Amino acid sequence: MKLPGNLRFTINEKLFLKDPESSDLGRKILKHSILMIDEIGFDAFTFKKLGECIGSNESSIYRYFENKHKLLLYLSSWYWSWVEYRMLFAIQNIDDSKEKLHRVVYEVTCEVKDDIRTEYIDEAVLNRIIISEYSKAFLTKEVDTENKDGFFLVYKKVISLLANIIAEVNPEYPYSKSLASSVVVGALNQHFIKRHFKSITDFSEPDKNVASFYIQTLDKILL
Amino acid sequence: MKLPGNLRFTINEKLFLKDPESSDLGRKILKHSILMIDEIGFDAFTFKKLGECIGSNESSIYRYFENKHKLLLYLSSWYWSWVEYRMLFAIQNIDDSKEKLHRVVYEVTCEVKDDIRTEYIDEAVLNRIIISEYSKAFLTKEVDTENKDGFFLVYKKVISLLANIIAEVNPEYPYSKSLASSVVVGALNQHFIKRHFKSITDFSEPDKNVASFYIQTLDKILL
DNA sequence: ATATGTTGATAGTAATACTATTAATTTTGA
DNA sequence: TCAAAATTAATAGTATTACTATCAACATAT
Repeated sequence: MKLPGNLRFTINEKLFLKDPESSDLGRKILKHSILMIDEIGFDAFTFKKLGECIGSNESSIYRYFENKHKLLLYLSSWYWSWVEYRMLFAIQNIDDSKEKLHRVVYEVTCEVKDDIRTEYIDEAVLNRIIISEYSKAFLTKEVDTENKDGFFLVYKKVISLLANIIAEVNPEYPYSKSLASSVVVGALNQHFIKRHFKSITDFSEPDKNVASFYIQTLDKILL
Repeated sequence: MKLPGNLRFTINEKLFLKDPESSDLGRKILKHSILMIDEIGFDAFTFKKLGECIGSNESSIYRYFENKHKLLLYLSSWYWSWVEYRMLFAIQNIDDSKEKLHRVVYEVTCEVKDDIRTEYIDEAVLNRIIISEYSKAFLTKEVDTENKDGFFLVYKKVISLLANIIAEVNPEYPYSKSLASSVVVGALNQHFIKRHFKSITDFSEPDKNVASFYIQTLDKILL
C-alpha cells in the first residue's frame, strides 16, 4: 500500500529560483499553472493571471520562476521524469527484450491518467500541456545554450532509454536513436492530430489507438 | 527551358488583407520576413523590425497581414503548396506504387534547396522556418476555428497524398493516415534534432540521412 | 484635373514582461 | 518569547509589443 504524495523528482536547479515544492505558495503555483495553461493555453498564460487565480501576487511568483518559459521547462522536466519512472517501473524484472519494448512503448504512447501519488500535479492535464506546448519549449533560438544547461536532459534520457531497448531487440538495426525519438515525438503529435485534425488520423475508429499503432509498427520495423 | 519566377500558388484569401504577390512592397514583405524569421526566430520577429529592415513602415505591413501569426500561416501554406507540387511532379507518369512511394517520401523528407523558379522566396530558408516554427502555427487555442477556415488544408493535403500512396502500396495496412502524418511531422522533427539534439539521432553519421531512414522504414512497415 | 489607391509618418492605447521598493506577515531559533 | 530573518503582498514604474487611427504625400488612371 502506497501513500499518496510520496512521489518526487529532482529537477534541474537552474530552472527555478526557489524550489516550488518547498512551500505552499510554490505548490499552488505548480498545481494552478498546469490547470491554467491547459485552460487558456501557454501563449495567453501570464504570471499576473496566475497570481489572481491563486489569490497571490505576480511578484511573488517571479521569486519562484524567472519567467513562464522556465516554468514550462520545469513542468516538462517533471513530466518526463515521471514518464521515465513509469518506463523503468514497467520493465522491472522483465527479461525478454521484446516484452520490455512493448511495455516501454506502451508507457510512452498511451493515454495518460492522473497519478494519485502526486498531490498537486494532475498528470492527465499535464500530458495535455506537453502535447500542445512542449515543442515550444525547445523550438527557440536559445535551444543550444539551454541544451548545454541540461534543460532537456530528462527528455533525452527517456528517448535514450527507448533507443537502448530497441538496440537490445535488434542489435543490427541502424537507426535505434532516430526511431526512438520518432516514437516519442510522434506519439505526442498523434494525440494532438486525433483531437484537432481528424481527417489525417486513423484513431477515430474505436479499435485503433496510438499505443498499439506504435507497438505494431516497431515489431514490423525490428523483425 | 523554364523561366524563373513563374511558379505561383493560390493561398487561402483569409490569410491576407492584400495579396502580397501583387506589389513590390508585398513581395519584399514575403522575401524579408522569411529571412528575418530565420535569423531572429518567430518569437522575436515583429512587423516593426521588418519595416525597418525593408525601409518601410510598420503600418504598411499591417495592410497586408493582420498579424504575424497570419503571415506565418501564409508562408506555411505557400511552403506546403510547393511541397505538394514537387510530390505530384515526382510521381508524374510513374505507374509502380512502390516507386511512387519512394519518390514522394523522398520529396517530403529530404534536405531542401532553393528553387530558382521562385524569385523572392528562398525555399532552403523557408524550410528551416517550417522545421522550427510550423508547429507553433497550429499549437494554439484557435486551432479548431482556424482549421475550419481552411488554414491547414494544404498541409493536410500533403499528408493525404502520402496516405493514399501508402494505401495503394498495401491496401490492407490499417494505419495509412497515421503513418503518413508520422512521416511528415517526423521528418521535420528529425531535421531539428539532427541540428540541436545530436545525442538522440543517428544522422550525424555521413552515410545515414532522414530520407533514406523513412524510405527504408516504410518499406518494412508495408511489406 | 480630379478621383482613387498606396504608402509613410506620427501618435496613441492596452497588454505584457518584467524590476524595484517598501510594507506586512510569518517563521525561526536563541 | 522576543527579535531577527525570511517570505509574501502591494504598489509603482519601464520598455516592448501588438496593434489602431489619422492624415499627408505621392503615383496612377480616367
